[in-house]
Amino acid sequence: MPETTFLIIDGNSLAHRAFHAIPHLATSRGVTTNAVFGFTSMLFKVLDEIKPDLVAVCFDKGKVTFRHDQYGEYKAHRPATPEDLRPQFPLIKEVLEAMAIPVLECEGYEADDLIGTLVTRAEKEGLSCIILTGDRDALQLVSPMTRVLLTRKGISELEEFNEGRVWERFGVTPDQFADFKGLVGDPSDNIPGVPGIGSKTAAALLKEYGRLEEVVSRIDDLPARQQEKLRDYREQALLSKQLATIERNAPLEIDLDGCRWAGPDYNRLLPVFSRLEFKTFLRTIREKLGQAEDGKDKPSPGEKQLKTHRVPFQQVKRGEDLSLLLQLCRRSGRVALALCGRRGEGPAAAALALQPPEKEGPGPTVHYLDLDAPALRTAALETLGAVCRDPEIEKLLHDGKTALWLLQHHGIPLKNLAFDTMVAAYLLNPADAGRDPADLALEHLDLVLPSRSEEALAARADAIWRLSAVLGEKLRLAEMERLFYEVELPLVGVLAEMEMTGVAVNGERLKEMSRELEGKIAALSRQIYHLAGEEFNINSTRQLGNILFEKLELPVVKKTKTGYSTDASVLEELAGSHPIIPLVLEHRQLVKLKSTYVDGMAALINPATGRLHTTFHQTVTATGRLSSSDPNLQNIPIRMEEGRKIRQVFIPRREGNLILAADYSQIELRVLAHMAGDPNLIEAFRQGQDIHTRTAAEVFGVAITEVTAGMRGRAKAVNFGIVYGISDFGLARDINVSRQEAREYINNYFTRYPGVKDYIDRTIREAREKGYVTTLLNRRRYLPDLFSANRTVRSFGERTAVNTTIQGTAADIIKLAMVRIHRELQEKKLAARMILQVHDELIFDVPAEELPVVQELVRRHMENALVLDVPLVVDMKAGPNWYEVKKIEEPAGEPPRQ
DNA sequence: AACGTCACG
DNA sequence: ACGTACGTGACGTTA
Repeated sequence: MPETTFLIIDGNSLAHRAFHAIPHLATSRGVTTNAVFGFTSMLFKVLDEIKPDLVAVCFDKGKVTFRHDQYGEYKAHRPATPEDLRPQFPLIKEVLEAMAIPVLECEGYEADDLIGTLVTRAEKEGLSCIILTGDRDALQLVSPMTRVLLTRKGISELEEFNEGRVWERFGVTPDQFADFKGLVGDPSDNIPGVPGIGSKTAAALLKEYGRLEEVVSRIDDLPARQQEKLRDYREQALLSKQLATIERNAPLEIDLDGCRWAGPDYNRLLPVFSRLEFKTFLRTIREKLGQAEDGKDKPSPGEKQLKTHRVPFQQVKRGEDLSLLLQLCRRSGRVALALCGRRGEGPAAAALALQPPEKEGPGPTVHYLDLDAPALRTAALETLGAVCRDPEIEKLLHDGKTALWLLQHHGIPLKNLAFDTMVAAYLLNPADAGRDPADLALEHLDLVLPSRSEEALAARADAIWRLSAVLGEKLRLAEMERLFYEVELPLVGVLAEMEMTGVAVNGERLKEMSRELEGKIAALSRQIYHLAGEEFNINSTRQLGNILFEKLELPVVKKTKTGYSTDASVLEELAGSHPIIPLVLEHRQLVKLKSTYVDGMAALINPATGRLHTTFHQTVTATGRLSSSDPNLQNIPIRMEEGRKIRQVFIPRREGNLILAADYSQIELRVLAHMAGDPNLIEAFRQGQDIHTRTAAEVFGVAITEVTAGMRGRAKAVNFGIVYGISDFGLARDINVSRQEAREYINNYFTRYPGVKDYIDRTIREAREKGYVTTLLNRRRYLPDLFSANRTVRSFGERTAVNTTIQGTAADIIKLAMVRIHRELQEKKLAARMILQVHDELIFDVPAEELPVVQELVRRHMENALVLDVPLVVDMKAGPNWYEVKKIEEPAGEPPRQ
C-alpha cells in the first residue's frame, strides 16, 4: 500500500512570498491580485507534483501570540504587512475554500505552531508529511517522516529538506535547529541570539554538546572568547531558543480526517477565478472539464465530477418541424441565435433559444438545426432565413457582425438585431480580455458551457438568451443604454456592410510597386553591405546593432532590454557620423512599405471581388475607438511622400465613382474645449481660428499676426501633449527644447487656458473616486493603474484617464455620425457606400452624380452628431483615388457657425 | 511568444 | 532620483 501523504502549507509565508515574487497584477476593476495569483500558482504546482491525500493551510491569527508574552520585542522590526497585500488574504482563503482545502487558524498562535501540531499528530498516525513554507524555522520539524519544501527566489523554485539536507546546510540535526537559532538569532523575527556567535561556531558547539542548555551549563569548558560572550548573553540565548521553538501542542480542533482532500471543487472554483480574472486558470479548468466529460481523460480518483450547463434541445429532423419552429419563433417574439461556421462559409449549424411556452424560470427552450445535413439543408436554411428576415422577431446574438457574414453567404439578411452580448460586455468593461460566450456565461451567469459541438451550440444560444437580460440590466444600471442602443448596436450592421462592400484596389499597380521596391531595396542592400564590409541581415536589429556599434564603433545612444536600440530616433542622431546610416533608414522605410503594405495587402485581395475586405473590431480598444485588421486600413501611409503613394491603389468600385474623404478638423481639441468648458479655447474655435496659431499666441505672449512658423510648430506639439496627458519631458524630447523651456510652455498654456487645467485635475480626481472615467456618452473605462503603488504606473494611469475622456468622446461622436449617415444613405437609396473609418475621418465610394447630395449629407451628420459648445468642422476632399483627393470648398454664404 | 520597429489617428 | 507622451496592428527576427 502506498504511503499516505499530508501536505501542510504555511499560508502567511506563501502569501508574502507570492506578493513579492509577482510584480503587479490587478483585475480590470483595480483589485490587486498578485499575491492571490502567485499563491494559487504555487498551490496548483505543488498539489500536482505531490498528489497528497491530506492537505491543510495554516495562517497566523491574532496580533499577539504567546511569544510576545515571553518577549515583547518579538518581530518588532518586522515591517507591517504591505497595504496591497492585506486585502488579498480573504481572497486567498476564498480560493482555498473553493479548492475544498481546510484553512486552520488559532487565536494567539502562528502558522508555524499549527504546522508543528499537525505534524506531531500526523506522525503518530503513521502519515508522512510535507511542509511548504518560506520560513526556515520549519526545518526543526524535519524527521524521517517529514520533509520541508522551502521557497527560494521567485515562485517556481523550491528546495526540499530532509534530515540529510539540513545537516549539510547547517551542520545541525533538525531537532537542534531551535538551539541553533538560540545562538545565532534571527534578525527578521528580531530574535537576538548571542552577538558574535555565527552559524559555524554555533554548529560546532552543538555538535559537541548537543543542546543549548548543555552548552550553557558547561560554559567553563569553552574557549575564553566564547565563554565571555555566552556569560553576557546566557539568558538571551535561552529565550531566543524558546522563541524559535515551534509549539507542537496547539489547541487545534480539527482532526486529521478533516484534512482528507479529494481534489478541487471546480464548480466553486470557476466563479472565484472568474471574479479574480485568472484567465489562464479558467482555461485550464475548462479544458479539464471538457476532457473529463468526454471521457478521454478519466477524472483522477478523488476528483469531483464537473458540472456543466447542459440544456435540453430539440433537434429539428423533419420538414413539418421546421414550419412549427418558425411559428414558435413568431410567438416568442425574440430569438437568441447561435451559429457556427467560419467567415467565407455559410453557417454549418444553428441553435435557436426561444421564450418557453409558460414563462417559468429563466431558461429558454432550445432548437438545433443541422445546416449541413443534405436531406433537410435547403428547407432548414429557408426557415432560418424566414426567422432572420422577419422584422417582428427580435434577434439576440453574440458577435452579430460575424453572424451577418455567415448569413450573407446564403443571401439572408438579418432584421431587428436587438442585442449583441459581445458588444454589451465590451461596454461594461472594455478591458476584459475573454469575451466569448463561455467567458461571459461564467462571469455573468456562473455557468460553465460544454465544449462538445451540438451541446455547445445549444448551450450558447441558451446563454445568449440569459446574458441579454443580465447584460441589458447592467447596461441600464451603468446608464449606457443610449450608447448601446443608439450607437454601438446599430453600428454592428453598419460595420458589416462596410466590410462586405470592401475597398476596390488596383492590383496591377500594386504588383508594379512591388517590383520597383524590390529593385530599390536590392540596390540599397548592396551599398549597405559594401559600407559594412560584409553581408548581413539588415532586418535583424541584433545583426545591425553588431555592425553599427561594434564593427563600426558608432556611439551607443540607447539600449533596449535585449541589446542596442536601432530605432529611427537613434539612427537619426547618428545620421552624420557614418554614411551607412541614411541608407539603413531608407532601407527600413522601403522594406516596411513593401512587406506590410504592397505585398501584405496584395495577399489579402479577395479574388472574387478584387477588393480588400478589412475586419473592423468593435470590441478591442480600451477607449472606444474601432480597430482594423487583415489588412489594417487605418494605418495606410500619408506622412511621407513615398508611402503616401500607396494610396493611389485605393480606387472606387466602378468607373464613374469617386473617393470622398471627410475628416473632422481638430476633433479632439474641440472635444477638450467643450468638456473643459474653457472660455478662451471655446472662443478660439467659435471664431474659426487656427488653433495651433492661437495657442502659439497665447503661450508665447504675442499677437496672432506675430506668430512664426516655428512658434506654431511648438504650440502644435503642446496641443498634442495636452491631449496625451502632458509632461515636460515628453514635450521637450518631441520638440527638442530643454525641459525647463517645455515646463514653461506648459505653465503658460495652463495660465491661458485655466479651464483645461481644472478639467485635467477634476478628471483625475473623479477617476480616483470612482475607479473609472466616462466619455460624453457615458462610455466607461476602468483605470486600476491609478491605484498602483508604483509612481510611474500611477502617472501613466492619470494620463490615460484624461486622454480616454477625449479620445473616447471623439469615438462616440464619429460612431454616432456613421450610424446616421448609413441610415440616410439607405433611406435615400443612394448607391454611395461608406467604406472606411480612420478614427476622425470617413471614406466613401460615391457615384459622381451623387457627390453633391452625399457630401451635404455626410457633412450634416458629422457636424451635428452632438451639439457641443464649439462647432464641429468637417473638411471634405474628393478624387479618383485615395491619393489624389482634392479639397472641396465649404458651402459659401453660410453665416459663421456658432 | 516576445521583442523591436514602424505605419496611422 | 526616477522615467513618461494616448490609442492601435503588422512585420521580421529570435528564442
